[in-house]
Amino acid sequence: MRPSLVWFRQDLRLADNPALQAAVDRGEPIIPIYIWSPEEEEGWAPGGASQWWLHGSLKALAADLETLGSRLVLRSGRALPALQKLARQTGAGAVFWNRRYEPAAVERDRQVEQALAADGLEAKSFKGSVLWEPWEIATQAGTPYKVFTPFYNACLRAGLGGEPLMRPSALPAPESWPDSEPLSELDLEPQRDWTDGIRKEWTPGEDSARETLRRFLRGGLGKYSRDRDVPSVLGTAQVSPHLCFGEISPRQAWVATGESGGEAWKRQLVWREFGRHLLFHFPRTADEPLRPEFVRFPWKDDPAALQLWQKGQTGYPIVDAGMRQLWETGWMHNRVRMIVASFLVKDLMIPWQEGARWFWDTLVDADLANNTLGWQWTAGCGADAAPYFRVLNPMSQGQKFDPKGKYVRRWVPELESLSAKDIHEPWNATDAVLKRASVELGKDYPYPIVDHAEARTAALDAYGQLRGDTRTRR
DNA sequence: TTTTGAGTTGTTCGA
DNA sequence: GTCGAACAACTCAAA
Repeated sequence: MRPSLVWFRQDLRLADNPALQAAVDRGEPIIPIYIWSPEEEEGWAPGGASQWWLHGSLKALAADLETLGSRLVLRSGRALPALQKLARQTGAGAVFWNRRYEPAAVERDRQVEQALAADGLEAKSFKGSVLWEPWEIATQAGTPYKVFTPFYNACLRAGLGGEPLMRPSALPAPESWPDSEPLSELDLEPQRDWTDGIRKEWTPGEDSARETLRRFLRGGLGKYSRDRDVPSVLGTAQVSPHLCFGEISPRQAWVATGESGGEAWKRQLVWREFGRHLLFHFPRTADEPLRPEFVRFPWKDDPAALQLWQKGQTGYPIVDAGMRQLWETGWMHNRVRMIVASFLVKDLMIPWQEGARWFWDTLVDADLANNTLGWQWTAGCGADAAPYFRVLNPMSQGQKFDPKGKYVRRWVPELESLSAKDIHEPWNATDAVLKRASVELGKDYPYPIVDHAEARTAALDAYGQLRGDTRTRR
């Protein structure tokens, strides 16, 4: 008997898992493995919130495997030596995994595949984390897409390759199990426990993922295109962290909405695909702007302002509400992500990379491809970038998407007693109103750290300058 | 090769 | 208060 190793990574589920299915089909005993290798992520090792989620997700996966008479074997360190050691220890004949598309993972996986094959193992990877591999979608010229809508259309034309796979009903166990490191020794849980707010909000694991998706489809899908822009309503699926860790597959998410309908939802799923497409074909963009002229953009180095943004103390209520929701729950509503990102990049002119780093460390759904696409889009330096003159106004965005101030009240409780009219711009409220609401600006809640109108003009100047430079250079 | 139509998510200004 | 235009070309993708 030569067991199959199934190497779990960002596919922490049993249903619709092609690598696992291949092992089942091979008919030999199966040894599920997870290897914690943060040192192989080239500066993008999972952040604190992601690690917390990973801990819970691994625990859930291990428990789930046990119900099938199997186990999850944990190891840490570099993946290749860990896999080689496991292969020797178990006499394995095959190693299967589902592909990842981040540049560091692509390169590492290539080396792993070669080395394992050279060792005489059957080393195979599968499409399990995307609907379309980055190289499956191309323009007629054979180049990668850089604009969303034609990419989306090309995806629809390509169609889905088949239905989701069933969850295996049993996994044959090996005669003896290799050692596993205890989960606690991976040190994924923080030393000082700050996870109270996150724990209240989220339950990692495949069961929870399925339940979240089911609840959303039952209640939300019909209203999705309307409610997804209202931060105080749970109009979004909140399925992103589950998708991020592969507790459900994009194919399951896609198929669940049925043949027709759910267009807005499917578009969002294709955005996720577009992010992978771009990061795969432009592998440096996690750290560098896709449009090279942006290297010369006059970004500001302002650690004090950055910190106020991070802590939700900018004096702009909708921005602060979002940043506090992020800090407390590891998540932020998508509309608010755009608002806080625009504020950091355009009002404060702080590099988008700083925002991307903060999101990376604090989001439970931190995903390198999505994060990169979103931040470069906001900054105007990426694919399909927002026009440079599109500077989100935190007051009007607040009025428009949180008209009653419900969202702000939830996350910025010191402004609780202000009316819907004043809550998005407390500095314009009269002294009497502020007094009645027990708000003393500068003490209970900060004055705005920049004047939006001035900041907007300055940002437009800087972007205009860049454009001028580009023109003269040509 | 050249041409053509189009491009996630806005804001401000002035009539 | 409401509405349309301006904002700025540029690049992409397909015909």
